Amino acid sequence: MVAIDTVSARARGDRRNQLLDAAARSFAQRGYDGTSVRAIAAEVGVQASSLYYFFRAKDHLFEAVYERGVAEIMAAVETASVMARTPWTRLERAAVAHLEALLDGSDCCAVVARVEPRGESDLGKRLIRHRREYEGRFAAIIDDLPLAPRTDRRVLRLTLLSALNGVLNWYRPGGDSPRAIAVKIVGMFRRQLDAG
Amino acid sequence: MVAIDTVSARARGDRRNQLLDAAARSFAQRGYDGTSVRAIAAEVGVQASSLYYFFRAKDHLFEAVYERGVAEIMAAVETASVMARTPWTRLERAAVAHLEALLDGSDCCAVVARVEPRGESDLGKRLIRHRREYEGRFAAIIDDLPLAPRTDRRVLRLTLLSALNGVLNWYRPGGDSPRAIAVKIVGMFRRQLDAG
DNA sequence: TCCTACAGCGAACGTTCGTTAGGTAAAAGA
DNA sequence: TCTTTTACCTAACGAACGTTCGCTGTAGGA
Repeated sequence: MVAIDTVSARARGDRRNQLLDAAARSFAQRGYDGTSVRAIAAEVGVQASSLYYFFRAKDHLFEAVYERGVAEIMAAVETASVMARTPWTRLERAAVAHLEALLDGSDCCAVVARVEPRGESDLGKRLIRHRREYEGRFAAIIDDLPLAPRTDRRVLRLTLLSALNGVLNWYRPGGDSPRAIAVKIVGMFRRQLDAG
Repeated sequence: MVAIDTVSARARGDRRNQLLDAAARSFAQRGYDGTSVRAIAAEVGVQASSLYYFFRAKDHLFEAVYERGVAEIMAAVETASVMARTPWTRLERAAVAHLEALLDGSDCCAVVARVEPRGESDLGKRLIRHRREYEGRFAAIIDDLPLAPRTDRRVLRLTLLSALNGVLNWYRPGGDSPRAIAVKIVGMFRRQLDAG
């Protein structure tokens, strides 16, 4: 195994990631029910049954996509916001990173923003747990904000996240950049609520 | 026909509305692809084939639901906002009416907020036309707002609508009323952007 | 009384769905 | 060299999908 092993080594875990990416793209565009395992497999160039070699079931595949999406958004937001000097610039950087992840990042991130999990099934409950993980991080940033008294921080957090996620529905390349949009959105809350 | 004709007359167009309501409920909860015509029909107590007596196809039924939803939201917003004295109170009343329609109104309204149409199919294009009809009305209200210069009114409109529609994903009865939430959300933009 | 329109019914159409079973060529390990 | 594991394949399963078909009872109009 000291040899070149170009194909074999590079292909290790490659199909799995290809399937994950193809699934993310389709889930982001057509939703969970609008996506068939056959379509995912076909995009990669394998049979639908081969998908079950890597994933136990369709919903496990979806969960893997969702989990990766949450992880990628969290990482992006974390590295972008950790070095901010003031709470408001931290929020702004977090918002920019969040939006850039949705629009320029992998399709896994778009899935997280587009498909909101319903807590009825077992899968739904697990997805909600993943998502809460991230929202908790966002909530911490908002808790640090110096806000006018009697501001409902929970509503602020949910409003801001909805607004950012909603950009996915109307963003078109060529206009404002994701960064510019995020700055505008945060700016709409900023001066009004700032008490510092 | 002067007689009581209780069943017959009350039932005229009744099945159709029952199907419309059942469809709206399912579309709002499970989305378009997650809803089967058999499930809709079963909830009303008829066969799936009977549904095709009233609607040409599943997507026509969906469009009927969507169209009714847009109409109901527009009507609610219109009557709520028309008598407002100032632009900001007009926006606040519009937001309250919008949110109350989504949360307390018919399920058709929830469908409009929950399912964002994709413009690829013929159906999708028609749905987008329906939605634009309403968003135009909302844009007019925002255009009347005295805002700080260089405020992007388009982003404001899309942000506000995303925030309001997003409430559907986290609202639980028992906490703030829809009205209170809408007032809070509008209040977050109000003082900051107000230039009047 | 006959006729037509209405409001459905039950059965079936062909397709697609998620999933499983069993097999196979190639590579890796012993 | 033999064996096991990896990474797929083909074929098929039963169920569910949207939709169409022909039929039927019933009510109102002529």
